[in-house]
Amino acid sequence: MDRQRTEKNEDASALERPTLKTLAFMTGLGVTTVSRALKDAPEIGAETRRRVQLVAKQIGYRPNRAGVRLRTGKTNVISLVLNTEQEIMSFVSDIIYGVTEVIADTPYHLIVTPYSRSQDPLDPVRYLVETGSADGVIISRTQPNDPRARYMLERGIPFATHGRTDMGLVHPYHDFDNYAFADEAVRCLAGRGRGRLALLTPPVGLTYHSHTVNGFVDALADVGASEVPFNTVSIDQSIDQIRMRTAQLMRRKDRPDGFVSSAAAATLALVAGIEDAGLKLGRDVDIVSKQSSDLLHLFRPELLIVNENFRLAGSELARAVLGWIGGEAPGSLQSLSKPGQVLAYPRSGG
Amino acid sequence: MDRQRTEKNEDASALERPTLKTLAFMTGLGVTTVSRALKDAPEIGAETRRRVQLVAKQIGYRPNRAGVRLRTGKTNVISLVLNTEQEIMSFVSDIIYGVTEVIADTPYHLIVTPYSRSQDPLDPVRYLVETGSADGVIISRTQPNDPRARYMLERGIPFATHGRTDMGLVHPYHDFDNYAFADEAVRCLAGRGRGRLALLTPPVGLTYHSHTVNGFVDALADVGASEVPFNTVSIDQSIDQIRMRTAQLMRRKDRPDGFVSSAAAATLALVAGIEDAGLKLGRDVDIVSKQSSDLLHLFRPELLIVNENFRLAGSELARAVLGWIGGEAPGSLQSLSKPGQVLAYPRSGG
DNA sequence: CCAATATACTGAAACGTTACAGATTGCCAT
DNA sequence: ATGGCAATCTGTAACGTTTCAGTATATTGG
Repeated sequence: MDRQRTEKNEDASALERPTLKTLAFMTGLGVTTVSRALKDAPEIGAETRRRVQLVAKQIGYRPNRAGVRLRTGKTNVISLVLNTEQEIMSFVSDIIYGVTEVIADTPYHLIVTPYSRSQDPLDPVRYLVETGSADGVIISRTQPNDPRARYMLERGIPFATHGRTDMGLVHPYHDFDNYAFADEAVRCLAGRGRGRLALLTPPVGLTYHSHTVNGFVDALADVGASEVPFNTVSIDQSIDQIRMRTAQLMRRKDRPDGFVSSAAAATLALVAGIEDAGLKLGRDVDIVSKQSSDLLHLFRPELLIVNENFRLAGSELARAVLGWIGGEAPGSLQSLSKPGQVLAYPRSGG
Repeated sequence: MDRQRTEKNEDASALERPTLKTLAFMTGLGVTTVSRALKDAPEIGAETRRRVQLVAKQIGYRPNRAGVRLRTGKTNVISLVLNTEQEIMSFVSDIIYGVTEVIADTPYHLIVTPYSRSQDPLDPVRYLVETGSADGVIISRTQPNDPRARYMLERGIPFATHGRTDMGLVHPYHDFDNYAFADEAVRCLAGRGRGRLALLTPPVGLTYHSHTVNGFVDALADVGASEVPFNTVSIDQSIDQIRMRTAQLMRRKDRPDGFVSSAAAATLALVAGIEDAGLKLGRDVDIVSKQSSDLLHLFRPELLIVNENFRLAGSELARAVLGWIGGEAPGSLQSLSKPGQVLAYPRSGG
């Protein structure tokens, strides 16, 4: 009588997307009860709960994300923040797949938030936090003193970094052990009689730059090899830059007889530069290179290879962020991935 | 008196995120007026409009996405649907960057919706449409008769396909002219005296498979070259598969003296297989390969290369989807990217 | 001076959800 | 019978936005 009984769900129930109201009408319960029944609240009778959940499944009820988000502030979104110019190619696809693998059977969506070289890396993070666009954030290109990590810690938004920081602050991360990588690489080269080694470093300023450099120089000292400085380039440079600098270096008589390279694409340039100088890989010089996709051995079988799994990184980072959101201690959500053995392909004697 | 005057925005205005209510309080106007002033509605006085917009900018007002989405149904989300196993690596990163480039100064966010080999490709699309999770969708791995395109057309949700369909239905797409690519490739090989050609095809079933094959066979007929069947593999196969099959093929005496390859990674395998068989690139056989990242010439300078720009594809697809959302005619949002010239690196005489 | 009309603004309702503060029922101890 | 209490359910309000149906004020025409 008092309430007008043309409530839209009575007739069009099959056409419109079902809401809690639809379920309430169908079960004869109140909207509140339905809501609580669906999330297994304790004060709902066991049979009612089962009944509601059955009907919900039958008609394919899916909570409206906007409704939940507006009411609770929970976005059910994880954001992956990427540099659109300097990120390694395979890194992007693999890490995305790693992340999606983990969030696949959760209500989470993955959004990609880009920033360009010219921008302050803090910009996208600030945007995400200020607009409340994500429940958790994943960042890469982590620096020892990382303003983004500091900012998010201050604001209390869960995040995980690809690479560690060094600020005395605790937060989730996943990292590849680049110290161990460089160490192993040097020992491998030394084992092949190489004694004058150069390092093609990660981008200066990122944490894993110093990890790699430290592993390199420590191992050099330990095996009694010497370093040939190669500081004018890093894997962030263009292929042409690296190639040119390498060729320059290799034409000097104090040239290295071994390289450690931190990225596959840079290794292509390295090899090109070496060959530009008329030298031959495997004879005049050996290279140990990291790679993330399994293609480098096709390029030159003489290359010595260590694999870094970015898909795993993506999964670990996603797990870490979800863990933090779920209330786990940030300190318990840190993982370090150890490099495997250096792989030599034809196993030909040096 | 009647209304309790502790409205939260009066005191904490600087702390909480500003809403229309905050703006209304600050300007002394009603919420409705503020809302309309911000979107340049005609019935708002010019001065009021300016005043509201000024205050909004000053305090950094950003509309609450959940509020808008709940009220209007507009998500301001574009979804990129990707196969997590078969997508080309550089495709993923480049297309994402292309998309983000276009949506950067719009309110749109990009979400990545994955599906795996085992899943029906329609699943993720159905999910997006049923849950209303995106205003527009971008799909790849397009088929001549594509159920996803058909489904989205039925449901009236804007989308764009990477690659064309062939269903007599009109929708936005971006495609690379693979017919022209194969045609050019064949002519280039013929120009180098190669007369027995094999094609490493795109995945069977995708539209660009037949485009490529057609371009290939038409050009073969035209230049009077013959085809060496190589149907047991496609670029979707594993590197090892392709390498093995290629080696098998190249050990036969009716082996090809030229290849056209539809993807860079596959080309690496192709070359490896050729060399496994003891043959030499440039001498015994030439290869024209597509690539999307600029690295193939470092691999073997003898490779003949045609570039396909996935970043451009991403931008075009994003533009197309946004255009459709914005009311433009789907038929006007189709673009075809022509291959550039075949690039030969050292320009050494064959 | 009145009515009609244009201009500039406003409150209430609704989108779908959850939290809060009840309301109803049955049961038990007193 | 009565009060107390647990178990189970419910209505209302609120999140921030836009739309609808107005209201107030000034302006115009007669």
